[in-house]
Amino acid sequence: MAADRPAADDDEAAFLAAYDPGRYPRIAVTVDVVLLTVRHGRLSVLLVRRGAHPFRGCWALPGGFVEPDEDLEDAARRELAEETGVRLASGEEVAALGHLEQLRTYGTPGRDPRMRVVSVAYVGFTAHVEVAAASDAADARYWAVDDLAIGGIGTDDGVPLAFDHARIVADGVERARAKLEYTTLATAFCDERFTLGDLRRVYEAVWGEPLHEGNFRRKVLSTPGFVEPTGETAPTDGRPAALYRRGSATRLHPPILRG
Amino acid sequence: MAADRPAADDDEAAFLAAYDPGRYPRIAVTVDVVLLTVRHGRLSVLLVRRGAHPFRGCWALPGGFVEPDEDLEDAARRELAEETGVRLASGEEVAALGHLEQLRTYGTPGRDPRMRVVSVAYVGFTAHVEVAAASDAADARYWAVDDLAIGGIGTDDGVPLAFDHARIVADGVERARAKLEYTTLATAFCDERFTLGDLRRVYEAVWGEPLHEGNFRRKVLSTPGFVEPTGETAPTDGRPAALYRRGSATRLHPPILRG
DNA sequence: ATAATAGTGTCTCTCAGACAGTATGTG
DNA sequence: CACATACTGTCTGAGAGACACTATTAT
Repeated sequence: MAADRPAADDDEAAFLAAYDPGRYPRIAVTVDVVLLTVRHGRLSVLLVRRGAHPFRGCWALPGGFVEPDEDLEDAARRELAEETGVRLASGEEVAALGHLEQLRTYGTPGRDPRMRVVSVAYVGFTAHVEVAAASDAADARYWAVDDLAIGGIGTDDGVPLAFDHARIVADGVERARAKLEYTTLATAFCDERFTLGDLRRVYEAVWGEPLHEGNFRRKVLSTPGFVEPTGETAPTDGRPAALYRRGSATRLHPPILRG
Repeated sequence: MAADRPAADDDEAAFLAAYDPGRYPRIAVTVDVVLLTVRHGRLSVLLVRRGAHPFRGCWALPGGFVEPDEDLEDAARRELAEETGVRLASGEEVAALGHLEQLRTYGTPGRDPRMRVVSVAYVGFTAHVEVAAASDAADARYWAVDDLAIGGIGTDDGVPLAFDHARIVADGVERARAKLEYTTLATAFCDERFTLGDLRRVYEAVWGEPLHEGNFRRKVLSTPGFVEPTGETAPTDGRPAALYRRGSATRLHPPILRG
């Protein structure tokens, strides 16, 4: 990208050889992961219980320090796997199973009582993946987001989170709500094959409001590439439903708007 | 928010007193600012010419190291002012003059040849503000984004940028394009008082496509709180136009969609 | 007068919301 | 059978795109 820049001369090579990376402010860089899924019809987030100070015993987002030669998203995947046993597939597709994307960076002084920490948060969307009973993941579980003490989402008497993680979860939830409108992200919450009822319940769980079944069906099926029929059916509590898989589309034109 | 957490006991206080922030990976944290404006009908970004290695002589985004006790957005404002003389008003309003918001964080190893640098990028939207002839800002100027070598936006034979700043500018431009659809952000590019023609030319400059004048007017005026009439008029090349100011709305329901 | 831009009115087509009705499974 | 969910069809109103027309300035 900046390959043929003008000033890449011997002068610059000499400068770099002599460069001393010694003095710059000491700020730690971490990653945190907001892994969202829909369980039992409720939007839920994967949390770990802190075993060490500070906030010992509190629930927190999985996350940790970035390694010196590790890309940020790789660090997010690694910390998620280490602390919860959940491994997300790589890849850039929004609608792929286990999509992970950068959410926001939180760096207000004092957000970690130990030291100055800048945390790059990622948000992931996935079908329900069971938490592995890994040694390191003894205390990892999903929480329905409206059982948490998150301003504007959960009740104020819900479970409190460590650090500023309530704010981060709230931002992740808001990202999910917004992206359902104009992307095919909802399919990332579904298994590989799903019914239109499954897909609609994702929207209802994330938005927290019921959708009209008939109109939802018309909208989804009229958007090319949103879903593809498989020809199979799955039993339900009523008439069996056709099974679909994710289509190739990424964005919804026009969007599905909330009330 | 996490005020009444359970485990805030003497035990934790002792832990914090004894905590040694010594060992964690050495990663530098910087901020970069993509300040966008519309000049002469073209979407433009404020760049500074690098006087030091690496990339000496190249154009780059204003930015620099975050101070130990400085919030990230404050650092972005400070670096912008120091390097270009441009001072943005604070405040959270999307439509306020000089809106600044976090864009994305760039931390791929090797993006800075000197050392591992994680940069939190901010994107700002403002009416055209003249670059101060500050001592530190000798080489700061606006560049039309499609005169830059940015994949998908400018031509490949445009001006190359330092580091991965071409990517960052591209992401900032994409943010602007997207937010014009569903927010009142376009008014942030206008002076305090503006005509509907001014506002339409913002859309046209950012999206790079002409908009239908009559339909645009109908859409803007039918969205409550987008703009407010002032009763004044301003001369144009034709019939004088009514002047408006920003309304109180932040989001557009329904959005203005691109083709 | 012409050119240029501001501003208004109207037709049409698409599409979302609402709702009625049919189909196909289970207990 | 009732019940639940899947699926189809239709009416209607809001709104975007297209376009024609009028209004007000400068030259």
